[in-house]
Amino acid sequence: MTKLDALDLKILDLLQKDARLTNKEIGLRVHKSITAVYERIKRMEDQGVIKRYVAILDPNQLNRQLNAFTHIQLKDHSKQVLFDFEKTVVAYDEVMECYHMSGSYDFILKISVSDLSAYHDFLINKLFTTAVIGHLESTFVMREAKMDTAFNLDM
Amino acid sequence: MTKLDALDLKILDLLQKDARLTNKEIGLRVHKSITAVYERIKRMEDQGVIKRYVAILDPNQLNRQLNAFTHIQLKDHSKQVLFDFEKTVVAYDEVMECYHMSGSYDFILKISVSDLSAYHDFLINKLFTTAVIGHLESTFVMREAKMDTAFNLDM
DNA sequence: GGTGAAATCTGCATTCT
DNA sequence: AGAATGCAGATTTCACC
Repeated sequence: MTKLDALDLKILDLLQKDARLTNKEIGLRVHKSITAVYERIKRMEDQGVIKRYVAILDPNQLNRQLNAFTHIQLKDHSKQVLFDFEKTVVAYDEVMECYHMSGSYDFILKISVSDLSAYHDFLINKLFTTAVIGHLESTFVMREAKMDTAFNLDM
Repeated sequence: MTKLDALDLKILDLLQKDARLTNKEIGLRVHKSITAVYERIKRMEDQGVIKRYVAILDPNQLNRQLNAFTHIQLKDHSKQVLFDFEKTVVAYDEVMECYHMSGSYDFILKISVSDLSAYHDFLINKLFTTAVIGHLESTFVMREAKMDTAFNLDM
């Protein structure tokens, strides 16, 4: 695993903002040849620094305009219960993110659905059927002020 | 704004999992010509259904291995205070996501830093300088069980 | 809305430095 | 390690169904 230099970081910075940039275009911006850019990107893909390339879609045009954060405390914390709960919830389409947390609740889920009624259905038909939930608190996103996948790669 | 049909959804589904698929490859999978695929993607980019293409990087190789969710209650809720707070925090590099919430706290921030010491610095030097914070609670991600940007486009 | 072919541009392997 | 070359293959436009 080679260390990343300033040029690598600059290339990553461009790609995490726009994955459709061609090597030629990147080369122009970092003042390197196409080949140099190509080889560095290839190396970083192989290293796993670049995990994948994805298209970001507009939730509003795909009927996913309601986002909720669901905070969950389990009834008990045996390894098996934690494992099973995690395995079950990550399989649900509505669950975009699932984190096992330190602190006063065990899990934070980010849920993406069409409306409150769909969220209700999700709770009743999916989450509550796991039966290991001790406490649950739902809060809803009124406004998404920032939602970024790109890190600042301070250069 | 044209409505999306089943073919559009299928193409979106492929692209939100792998933005590097060629039109040829997509065409093979949806049984359409390269041009048909090309035109539909172009239309959906213009419509804003496809917002952008990004590279997803590995936080662990970029010194962002600690994620926290910071729950914030403001001291007061005048329009100006809310607006200023939002404007300030979204500008911070450590803040990957910022949501204005309904319920018992006003904002949830997803913070991404290198370690606890960096999180401490972020609180002291950045968040607490806004001076409008009433209550703040930090919880830390111990395990990221799921982190997906792709919606299920049930077809 | 769809197709197929032509033109142009990129990706990627090879070779040279 | 990066630059130059060249071919294969991709994107994009266009004429037509």
